[in-house]
Amino acid sequence: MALFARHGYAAVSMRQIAAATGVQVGALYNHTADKQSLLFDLLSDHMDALLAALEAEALPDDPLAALEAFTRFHLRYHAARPDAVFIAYMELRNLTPDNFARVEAQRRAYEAQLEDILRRGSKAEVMRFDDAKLACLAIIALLTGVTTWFRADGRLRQSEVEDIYWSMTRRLVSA
Amino acid sequence: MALFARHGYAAVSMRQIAAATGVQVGALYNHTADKQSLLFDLLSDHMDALLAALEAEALPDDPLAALEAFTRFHLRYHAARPDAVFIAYMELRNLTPDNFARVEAQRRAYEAQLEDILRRGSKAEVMRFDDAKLACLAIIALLTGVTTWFRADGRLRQSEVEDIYWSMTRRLVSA
DNA sequence: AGACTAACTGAACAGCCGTTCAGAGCAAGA
DNA sequence: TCTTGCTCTGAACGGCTGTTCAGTTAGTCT
Repeated sequence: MALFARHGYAAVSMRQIAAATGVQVGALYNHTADKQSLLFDLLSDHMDALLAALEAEALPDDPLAALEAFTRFHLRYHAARPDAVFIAYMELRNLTPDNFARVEAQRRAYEAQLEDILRRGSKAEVMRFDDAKLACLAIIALLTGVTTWFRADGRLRQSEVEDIYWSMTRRLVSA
Repeated sequence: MALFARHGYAAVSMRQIAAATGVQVGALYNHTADKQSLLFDLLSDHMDALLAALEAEALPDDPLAALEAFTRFHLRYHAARPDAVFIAYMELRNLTPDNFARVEAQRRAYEAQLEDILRRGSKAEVMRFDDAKLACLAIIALLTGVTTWFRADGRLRQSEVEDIYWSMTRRLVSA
């Protein structure tokens, strides 16, 4: 995962992976069918874990409270897994069409949860936006962008970043 | 550019590029020093053109009007060049450290223009946010995310997307 | 007409690619 | 103690990699 995140799937050889794990290249094939499966398993497992973690979060019924919980969860979960997130967004095109479709479906399932919150918030008139789908994509892009610059030892602590981004997200859809 | 955008820098061979341009592989080296220069020139030229186009835009003095102009410019410019944008965001890690630093500097120069608008808006009290730098990065992430899904023949026309995203951007920093 | 320049071809270079496989080592179960 | 089942090594496979270069072609200037 670290190698794929750092250099990209196509630029990393099975021999590099073997060296990083301390075995010879042939031994890798006792654990994976091929290089493509390695990438797919990485992405698919990441999305499974993300969805499971969101389920475990038990979002509140109140739409605004749910949006805050989702926002903070997303930031926290993604900040803790920069490599996995990076791969999940960068290496989709290196999946075979079949594998891409499966990971894409997982990603849509995650986004659907946010869109549902937004639609409920709009219905309850505690949120306002022109287009629920675009607001959903905008928020995801906004929040995920954090992973490109956030460093645990940077200017801002994790909790400060969470607060600031929740503040921006709230305004983005404020009624 | 199309090949790099579709398959990624590392996954495209000089022979593929040669075939796509209708020459033999050796002929490419009359036009580029090596494969790395090909990528760097693509990214650097893109950033140059982006900065030049923004200069030509002549943003208004009024901060809010400038933010709207910037927002619409960014969306319009990026929507028209999906391949170049995709490469500019995905292939940075495939640049040598020297080349990366140069492209990164160009990117920062672009972002600095947005940050300046935000700071002026905050000073004039027509905008509000917790952190200018983060608001800047958030808006860039928000707007650039459009390129991942926008299609000219999709549900929404370009002008509709512009309006909706300007509406969201305005709210994001509303006083 | 002849010289010069630029672009192209086709072949070659050394080296790396993903993957396979025979054989070795070793721990667990009969 | 013997066998079974993993996991490993080390070498090999055909094929592709970026890059170079001698030789050909074609257009431009004197």
